[in-house]
Amino acid sequence: MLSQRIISSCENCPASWENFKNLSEDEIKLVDENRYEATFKPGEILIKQGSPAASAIFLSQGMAKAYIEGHERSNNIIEIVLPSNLIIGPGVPVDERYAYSVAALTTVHTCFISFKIINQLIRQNAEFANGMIKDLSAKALVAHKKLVSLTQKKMAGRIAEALLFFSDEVFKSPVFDIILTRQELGDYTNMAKESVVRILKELDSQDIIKTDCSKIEILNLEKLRWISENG
Amino acid sequence: MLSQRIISSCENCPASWENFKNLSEDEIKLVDENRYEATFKPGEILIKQGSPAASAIFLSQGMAKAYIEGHERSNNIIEIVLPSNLIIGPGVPVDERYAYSVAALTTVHTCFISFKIINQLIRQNAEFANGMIKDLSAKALVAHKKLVSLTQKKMAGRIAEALLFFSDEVFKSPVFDIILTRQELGDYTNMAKESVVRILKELDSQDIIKTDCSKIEILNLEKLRWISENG
DNA sequence: ATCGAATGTTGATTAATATCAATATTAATT
DNA sequence: AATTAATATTGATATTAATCAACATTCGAT
Repeated sequence: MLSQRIISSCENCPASWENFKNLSEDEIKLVDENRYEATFKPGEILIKQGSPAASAIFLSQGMAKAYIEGHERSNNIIEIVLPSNLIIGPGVPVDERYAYSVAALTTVHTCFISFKIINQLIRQNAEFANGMIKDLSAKALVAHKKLVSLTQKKMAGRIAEALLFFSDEVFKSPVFDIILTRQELGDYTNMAKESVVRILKELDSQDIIKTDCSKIEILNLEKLRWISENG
Repeated sequence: MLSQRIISSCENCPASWENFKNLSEDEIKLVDENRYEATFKPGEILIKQGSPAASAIFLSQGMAKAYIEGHERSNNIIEIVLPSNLIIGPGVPVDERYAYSVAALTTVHTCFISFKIINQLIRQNAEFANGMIKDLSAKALVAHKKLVSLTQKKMAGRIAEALLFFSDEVFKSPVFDIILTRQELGDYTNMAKESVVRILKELDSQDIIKTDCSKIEILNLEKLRWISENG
């Protein structure tokens, strides 16, 4: 973990959290003076499940995975974390502990801002508090959809959904280099890595996608969407 | 659905939402003047998935189930709703639609309070907004634990967890009348009703619980907890 | 009291998915 | 470049849980 200043200020930050727009000049200055930058290499851990939650973390660059550490190696990736997003585990404002771990997938630049500051801003700025409510609600909706997906879709549907997520939300392209290993893709869709391989192969043989190691190309978007919805 | 006033005022309400304690006298009066009571019979629907979310709902008496309506009859109960709790679907503050349905399990008395009022209070009272943040976070934590349970536990573990929830949180007794049908218990633990029957029978034959239709008695709490944790 | 619908139960069968084992491939490190 | 370690792939097998079918029971509504 390195600590060097890359972002000159919150105002100029290209990956600033949307909710910071609700802050006054003084308030944004407060944030700016109390933030700490850190850089993580792939695989390094930003947040450890169970540890006390002292700071809100934002990615300014890179990608990370939020995952639940289960018994032995049954890790379960619950979210891919992208820039401009507040990283705040479920329940943090209640019990001030992290319910999941977060690890860097790529090289990641981060800003740490103490929850003391965040809490102070919530109490003194209702519009900021409202923005926090919206953010938490959006996160709840994502978690809810994840739950629906896991309980109602079979393996092919979950893989299709994951591929569409990367294509639509992350890389915004039908061709992309999925950063996750097959094991991680399994952790993300809650299945064994062998099953991931088999289903990708199946989708490939049906000309719905083309796979070449980590490179994935979506050939038949319609069909993939259908599988995601109905699989 | 009946509409008669049972609760004289929010101040006297025995099932008032904790966060209302953060309101001033004027503010609580505003809530009180803008609330509508309604009574639902078992099976009646309080909230329909997909409908616009106009009001926050609180139970003053009774129990309800929040569930996702899937394809055909694959309903998935995501939460048992108890008094004193704000019913606000995940994502409501964002897209103002309900992501789940809520139906009464018993006769249920409710208060409806328009989100216009709630939103106004969030904007003018930072402490109330903070309470809302805590509430949403607590809900997120519950959803998170549900996800962990579904992804990491096998059927016996999930049933054990559900029984402990009813014993510990709802009825606060080792003997209770589980209000859910076997089908609903399956919807709650994400398994077929036949599997529910089989696992309850198995637990019964091992003298861990005693089942007599809807009546359930926990005989060996230690073992049940072990199954819930490690199953 | 009677009928029909929902609920509960049981066993047999099938489908979905994980696990195991073996091997190939790629990446990382000396 | 050689050696290890991680990752990917494939087939065979085992496990888990759903589905199907048959029937018993309970519950509501005539």
